[in-house]
Amino acid sequence: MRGSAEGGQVGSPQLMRRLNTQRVLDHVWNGEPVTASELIRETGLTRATVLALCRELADQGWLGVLENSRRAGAYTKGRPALRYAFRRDACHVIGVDAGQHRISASVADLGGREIGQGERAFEPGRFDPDRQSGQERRKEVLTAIDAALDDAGLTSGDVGAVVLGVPAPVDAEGRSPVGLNRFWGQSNPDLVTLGAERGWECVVENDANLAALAELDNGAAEADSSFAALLSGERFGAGLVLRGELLRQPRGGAGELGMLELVDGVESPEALGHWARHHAREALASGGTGALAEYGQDEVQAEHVFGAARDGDPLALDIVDRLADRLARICVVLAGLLDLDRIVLSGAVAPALSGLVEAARAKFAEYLYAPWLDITVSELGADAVRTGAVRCAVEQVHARALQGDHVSSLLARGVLRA
Amino acid sequence: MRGSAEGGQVGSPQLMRRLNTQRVLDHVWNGEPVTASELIRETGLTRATVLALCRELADQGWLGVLENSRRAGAYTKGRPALRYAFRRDACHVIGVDAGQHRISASVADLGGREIGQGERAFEPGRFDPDRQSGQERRKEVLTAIDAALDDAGLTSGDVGAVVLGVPAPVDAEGRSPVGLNRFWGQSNPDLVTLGAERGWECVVENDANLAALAELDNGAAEADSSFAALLSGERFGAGLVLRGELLRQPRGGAGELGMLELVDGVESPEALGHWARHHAREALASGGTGALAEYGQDEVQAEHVFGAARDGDPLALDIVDRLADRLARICVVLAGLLDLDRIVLSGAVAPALSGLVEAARAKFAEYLYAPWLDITVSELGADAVRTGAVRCAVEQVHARALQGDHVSSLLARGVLRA
DNA sequence: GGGCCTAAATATAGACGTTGAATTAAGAGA
DNA sequence: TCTCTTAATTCAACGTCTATATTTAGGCCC
Repeated sequence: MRGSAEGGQVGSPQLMRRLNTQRVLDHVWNGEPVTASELIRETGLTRATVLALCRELADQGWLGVLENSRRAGAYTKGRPALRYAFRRDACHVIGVDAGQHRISASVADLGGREIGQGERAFEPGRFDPDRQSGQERRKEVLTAIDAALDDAGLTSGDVGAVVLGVPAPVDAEGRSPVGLNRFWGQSNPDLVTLGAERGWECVVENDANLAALAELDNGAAEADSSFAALLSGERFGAGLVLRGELLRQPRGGAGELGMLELVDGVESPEALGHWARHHAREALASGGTGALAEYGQDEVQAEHVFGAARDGDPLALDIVDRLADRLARICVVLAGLLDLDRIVLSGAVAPALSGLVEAARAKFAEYLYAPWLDITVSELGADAVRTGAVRCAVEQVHARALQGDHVSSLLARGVLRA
Repeated sequence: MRGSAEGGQVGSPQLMRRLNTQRVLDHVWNGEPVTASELIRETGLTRATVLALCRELADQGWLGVLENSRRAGAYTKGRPALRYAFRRDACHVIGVDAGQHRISASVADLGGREIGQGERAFEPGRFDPDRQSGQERRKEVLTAIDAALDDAGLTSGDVGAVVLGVPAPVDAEGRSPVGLNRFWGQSNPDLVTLGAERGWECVVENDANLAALAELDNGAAEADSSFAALLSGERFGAGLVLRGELLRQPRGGAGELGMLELVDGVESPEALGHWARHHAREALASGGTGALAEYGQDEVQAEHVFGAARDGDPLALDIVDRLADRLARICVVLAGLLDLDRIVLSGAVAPALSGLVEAARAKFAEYLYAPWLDITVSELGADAVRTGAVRCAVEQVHARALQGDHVSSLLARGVLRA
């Protein structure tokens, strides 16, 4: 009965082994192929140990062994080293941006490379949450996922984890509050239970949080730095990354911006699109002229404003200036309180906003002394949330990689710390 | 040369041993005496192992062995168990609240029990930072510390760690920005270097952060919960505890409230005392009457306002109401953005503010739906910062307890994670 | 093609800490 | 004094890592 029962072994050499396995896995995870010598250098372990660990990970399917050693360029003397490569295709993940007007799903490998897409879009323009029941929405999400799987040529069984991003706060159990805001419950009709139907590990997460994860992965910010991903959809939402770690609160309310109602010159958590439209209509109603007048007071949209501003239309420029002030004030609140290094403006409209951000930077400096703060536009455009969902799903797989191993249960029991 | 060089041993059984030692130490740290059986239950280790670890910790001086086993009450059959008790007197720490008007130092044991005090106070009323040079201030701090040591009957050599709380942001190196705010540089004239003169481990920390640590230790909040300690001195400062951990940013700006200038109905980071005075003088200047009029427009102080409000004076009550609104708005910003469980109002005046907080609670509910939020007054009164400094110093000792051991260097090298 | 060189992989012995079971110890009650 | 119960101690077995010695794999040179 020695070394078998899974309750025991708390402090035994076996545990050491698992810790080292995890360490090596972490090192190679989604990295370039490595030789044992490199791992020896990085982990401080002995050659014999490292090789044993690599063999173990290879047996488990996480590592592939590349016999063709002696990488190009590296000068070569002595016996060529084996090279171990992380197997990005060990399993696949699904990331979904389940927005209000559009659900887009993608299948990706463990390196985050998309290999399949699926999409469901609803009528553009105004969205009436009451027109879509929870059941319908769940079906739409599944349809998008299935389309993505189909596109990738994979099946349910290849899926290691699913992450769904929704425009609502999400608590630790994956649920969103109902009743407070009719959009919230509608956005997340118990989507966590959706994975169970297919036997998937399923996580629901707030969209701004996922956008933040995407930026984190994108290397926009240095490790250990702090930033906010400000997602400008219908309403603003922020994903807060503090010291390299996404802040997730049990109730899911971190980064909610309802409090902007109390901020001078901001007045509401409505996002840039809303205000661009609002200011344009207001201006046209009171006799404003210029490029925007072409669209008519009731038809003018946010994109028209940003387009006209790029072309130098004075009215549009004035509106952009007012939006920049709003944005700057939001940045002051976030960066001032949390001492951020960076604020990334994200969302579908983001790519069109470089001028706005530039103006916001200047205004920010008037309100707060924080010359280190970088206000930038996300490079990810409309894909930010989905990209973040994929990254989050990969993390899920990573975290569970050695599950069934003993460490995991020890971590769960708090025997080991983090 | 086996098992000796300190570079090696990365993944060996020796490391396992150190991890387990740390685990047992964490369990007993500042807790009640325990028997080996209890540790066996809590750690999952074997009796033989636990006893070996306890013996080791006892040899190192962290644990004392209480032969008088068979604790009162516990019914007793069989051989009485040895009991091991954490030695709170293994060494002592110094916590200092280096405020603008008052420097108070205390010597405490590792249980946080104060056993010596020292204090330096400057003229009450207006404080002119230019009147005190950095050198003078350093001397004052040392004087307070020496007085506390003297009071405790201890000497320099008994000191395991020193923590100094200052009313200024403090960066990772213990320094405060100079130039931006004349009070900041003045409050922290390179106090980190002060420990070196006496051979002490010395840490400088922001006062609100220390107040937050004090609340954390005080058990006011459950482990893993999130709260802000709102320190109301000359200006507001907040210590942010997120998921049970104090947020410390490299530049030290977390919890700085300069951004309150942009919050509607708050307008500045000046704290309650300032505004109480301000409103009272304003009211008296425009002919206000009542209890406050006795003091005269130029003499009336914040305490007068709070006192009069307790006695039901209408003018004072009106002022308190306005302060409560301000406080409520600040709470909305903090709790709304970070999804806090609790906000603790701290500082010397806090004990007098229970009425104000009650009013603030009601107003808060008008601004934000967050019925779970607890707005309370600290029980620690004027001692919060010093208490937090002591706690922080104890943590320093705890973190370094097994230093010289191999784990520490491994943690430093990133071989182990947190 | 055979020797030489280098660096990687493998094999083997040694050390250490943990487990788990057997043994001894310390009190309380009959 | 004997028995009962629970703790502490002892010891062999085991697993993992380290450290050293040995083998292997490929260039390079003659």
